[in-house]
Amino acid sequence: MPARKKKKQRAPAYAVSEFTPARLSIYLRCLKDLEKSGVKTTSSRDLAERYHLNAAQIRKDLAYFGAFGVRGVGYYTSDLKAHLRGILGLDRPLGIAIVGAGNLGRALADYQGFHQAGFQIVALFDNDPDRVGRQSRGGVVIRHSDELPDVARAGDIDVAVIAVPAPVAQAVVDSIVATGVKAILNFSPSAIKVPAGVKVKNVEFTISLESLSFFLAQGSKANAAPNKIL
Amino acid sequence: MPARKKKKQRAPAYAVSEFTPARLSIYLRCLKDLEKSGVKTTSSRDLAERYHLNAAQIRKDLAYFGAFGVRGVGYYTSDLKAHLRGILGLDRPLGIAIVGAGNLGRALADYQGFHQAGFQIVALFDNDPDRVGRQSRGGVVIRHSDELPDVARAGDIDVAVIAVPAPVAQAVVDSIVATGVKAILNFSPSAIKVPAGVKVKNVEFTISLESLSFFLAQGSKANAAPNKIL
DNA sequence: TTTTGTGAACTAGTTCACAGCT
DNA sequence: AGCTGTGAACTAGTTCACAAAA
Repeated sequence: MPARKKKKQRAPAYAVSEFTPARLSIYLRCLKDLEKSGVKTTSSRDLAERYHLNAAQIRKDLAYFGAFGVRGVGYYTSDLKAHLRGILGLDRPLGIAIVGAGNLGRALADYQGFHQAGFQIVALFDNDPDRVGRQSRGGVVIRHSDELPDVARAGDIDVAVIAVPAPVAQAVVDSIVATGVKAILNFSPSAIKVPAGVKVKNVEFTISLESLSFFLAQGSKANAAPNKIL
Repeated sequence: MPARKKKKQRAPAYAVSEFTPARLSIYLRCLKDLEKSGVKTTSSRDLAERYHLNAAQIRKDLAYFGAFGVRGVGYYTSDLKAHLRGILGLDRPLGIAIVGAGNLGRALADYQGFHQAGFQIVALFDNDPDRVGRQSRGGVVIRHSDELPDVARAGDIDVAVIAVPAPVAQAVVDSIVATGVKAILNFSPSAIKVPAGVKVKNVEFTISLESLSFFLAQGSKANAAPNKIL
């Protein structure tokens, strides 16, 4: 056997780009907008021009999941929208639990954007006895964190939102993962670890702000780069 | 002149990756943590192991801004931290104005993470007369949006945070950009447009949630991909 | 003719691996 | 010996450009 020198045998790879799901979400938002405006038919070019996207990328992103267009015509707005909802798993109710009922947690519980996008706030948890039993401005009752496993095991929690202080975030995440929750939206400024099979999305205000500060500080030096949507 | 067929003459390009500023922010967070633990010296390998980063990437990211290490030794914690603060422009006070005093805007005004990271909330604006004059839970007074230009022109606003409903976001952004603000943190679910030279970072809860939903829906099919920090 | 869907070409970003310094 | 800083190799992601379909 000829010893090939560290030739790398590759796994099949993920094919779909890390950013594709986020872009699909944007496309869906665009289609909702078009539908509201009464536009029955669109095309990758039309979408690209209206919303400052790239036509080829739209087609590539969609191509991974199927062929939803009609050559020479484009896409039927409501048809493509339905496909995207399916791909994104939004064609069924999604339950969200928020852990941490501080300012941020309560604001998130009342945030209308979640409801508008079809997500349901299932519960708001905190371990501070002074908070338990009270409710958010919008009327979401704060329950004790001890109840989380019961709610989770009832299968009502699809996504757990972490809105606790950074020092306790990892412990909270560990207990949530133990109940079988597979998706976490983390608002705490800490790099949490989860086992394979659990997906985490970090929403990092501080990092975003510091990146902006960087661009202010560096000025035109490092950055004539265009703003990206993501 | 030999007609070269669409040979592309390239601009110098941006050299530093789009994600580098965000990673620098993470490195800074790590260094703060190390300093608090009394660790005087570290290395790219040490940082990578402790915080699950990539040693080569840390060195590459830093290399763009200078040579801050000592060969054979590594980096002096407080020294590298100071350099990063300088690169990120955090060695001076940064003023933040929040526009939109709904649940989210008020929660952001009270969010301790901003203060901890050295940002100063300069003002909280809203155009609803019922809100103007009242204050957030944490005591930040809500001022009328009409006052924004005065505050901005006084030079107190480095970053404007957009926490208004999507339909009015673009109009609000336009007026802010007109006052000379160069950095915007956008929490509204809308693709806002700004002129070149203005930097926007979008914080999209809905997109993050829908991406999580995607991974739940697709299951192991499309995604054995590891969780990224960013 | 128009616009999709897609291989091929290209660009950006990451990781390797090692020369060079301490 | 150990670790940085960096060109080179590699991988991922984007855009081009065109054959195929309606």
